[in-house]
Amino acid sequence: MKEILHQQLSQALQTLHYPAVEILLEKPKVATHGDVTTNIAMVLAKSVGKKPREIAETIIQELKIAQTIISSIEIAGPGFINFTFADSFIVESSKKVLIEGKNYGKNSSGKNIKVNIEWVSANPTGPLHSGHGRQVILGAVLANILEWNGYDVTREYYFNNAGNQMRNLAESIYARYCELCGENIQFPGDGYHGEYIKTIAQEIFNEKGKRITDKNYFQKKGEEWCFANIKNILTKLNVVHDVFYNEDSLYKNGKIQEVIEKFRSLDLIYEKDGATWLKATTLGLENDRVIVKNTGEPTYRLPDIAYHCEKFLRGFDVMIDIFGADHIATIPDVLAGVKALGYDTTKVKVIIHQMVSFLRDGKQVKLSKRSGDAYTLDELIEDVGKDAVYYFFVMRSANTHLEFNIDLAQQQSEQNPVYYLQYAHARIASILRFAEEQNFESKNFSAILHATNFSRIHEKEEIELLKLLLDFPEEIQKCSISYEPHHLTVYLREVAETFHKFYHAHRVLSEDKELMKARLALCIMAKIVIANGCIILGVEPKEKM
RNA sequence: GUGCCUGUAGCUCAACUGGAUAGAGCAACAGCCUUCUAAGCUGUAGGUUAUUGGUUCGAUUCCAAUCAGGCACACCA
Repeated sequence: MKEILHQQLSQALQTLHYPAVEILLEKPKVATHGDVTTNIAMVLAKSVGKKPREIAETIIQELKIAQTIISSIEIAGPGFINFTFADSFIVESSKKVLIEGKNYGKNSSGKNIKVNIEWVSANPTGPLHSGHGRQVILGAVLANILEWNGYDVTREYYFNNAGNQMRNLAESIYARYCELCGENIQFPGDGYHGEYIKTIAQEIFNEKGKRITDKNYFQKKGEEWCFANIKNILTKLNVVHDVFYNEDSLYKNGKIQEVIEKFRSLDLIYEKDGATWLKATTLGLENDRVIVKNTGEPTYRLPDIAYHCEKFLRGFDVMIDIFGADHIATIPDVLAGVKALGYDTTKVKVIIHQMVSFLRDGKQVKLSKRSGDAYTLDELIEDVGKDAVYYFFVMRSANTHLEFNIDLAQQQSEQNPVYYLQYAHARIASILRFAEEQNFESKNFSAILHATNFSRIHEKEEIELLKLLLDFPEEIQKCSISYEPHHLTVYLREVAETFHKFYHAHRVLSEDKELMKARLALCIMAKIVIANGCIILGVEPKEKM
């Protein structure tokens, strides 16, 4: 819809011999400022040497746009040019919602761009805790959004099932197992204290009795149990990864060694105290870093660097990593290493979300992993349901500290923002059920399109709703450009609100069948947008509440 | 001490990346159900955007300093 304006404005700049500045068309915050606004007159003021309002005047003179498209053009404030679309143009444009239906909102801004999104990536040493939820949801929704923008998305989970942490897991399970066997052995100092360790030990004990001493067996069992647990939770949340990338494969196919050799040839490593160091300081960082310990084992940095190089070699144009703020320190080293190896790290987009605190009965829930009484993600889903988990985790920008109010999420009441959205959808569904009883079509969109006299739509509340529905594709694009899914929740809340307002102002079912059909079409369009939005957000669009 | 994030209404947060009168939800107060779902709608009240400077036509947004909170500063990931 904006294309016409864009083209006309740049044409005007040309004929007026103004410099070709970038033309920004924005939606004003206040409705009385029209549907679209541009600030070019103010931008031009300095270089042209005239007052913004005068410039705006000259530009407007040059515009040739039919009254049937733009009903009014105004100069306002310091020099904004405000455009208002003609109602008939809005109504006409809105037909595309019905035409595209389930696909309405999709766009091709990411066409032919391969993006890899890597997230969750928890090692199989225990269940996901509730704090993990933010990352799980953020990544899942972002991946959906990218897909709706036409990106070729690969969802990836990177894990490590070797090394210290896994040994620790094995030792912890072994200690619990020994307890079950009646032996008293010292529980490892940095062991995992969670109840699940006892569960795993019990399972092994039940199955095998007292005979096991092979630590590898405990590690294998522990890994299996933890991974099954993690995957089970992800399944509950409908999170599906295309690739599970095992860090170990980087050793097997020699990629780790390759990276070391390359660093060596670039004179970026040295030996000290029996360890191998990366000269991070020559790459502009604070300190040099160990990449191979004196035990011969690499630190996380080396495989991480190799892994990112691998992603480049696999041909991704954009690589997204999602981390919690507690992992922030690991990023600069890894990226510096990857860059030193000749890769364009601007293609790596690291999203860091701040920590989450949970509120129950007005008090903070403790998340201590060590004490073993961690509040797991599974328990959170149990407490508030999948829909609320999705909505609450995604409704805030990633870089604010999130307060998750369990009491609120649990409430089946008007206070809960998830229900507001679902209620609007259910309400529409209810209207459509009534209409169906009277033999009105509500499923076959193209039939509706042909049978509807759209010119019957002209009330203020109807036009307002349509305008908002027409913003949907742009909202989705906005979310992907900024990698910020929370904009979508703000938008959808507004759609629901605008629908409720329409609902209260006008009856849909009526004796005037033509009007009724037109309003049913409007309802269906609103339903399409809310449903599509809900699907992206992982929230179920309910037919009944 | 250093790095990153944050500070906006009583509470939880937006503000389209520099635009016009800073907006929502919850909580508070006052209204609206013999008609399609009141999990809704309408209205009232609530602000020196932590503080102080700077940049410019214009700052919640950018820069600097200060104050406050969170996270991280390993041969753990």
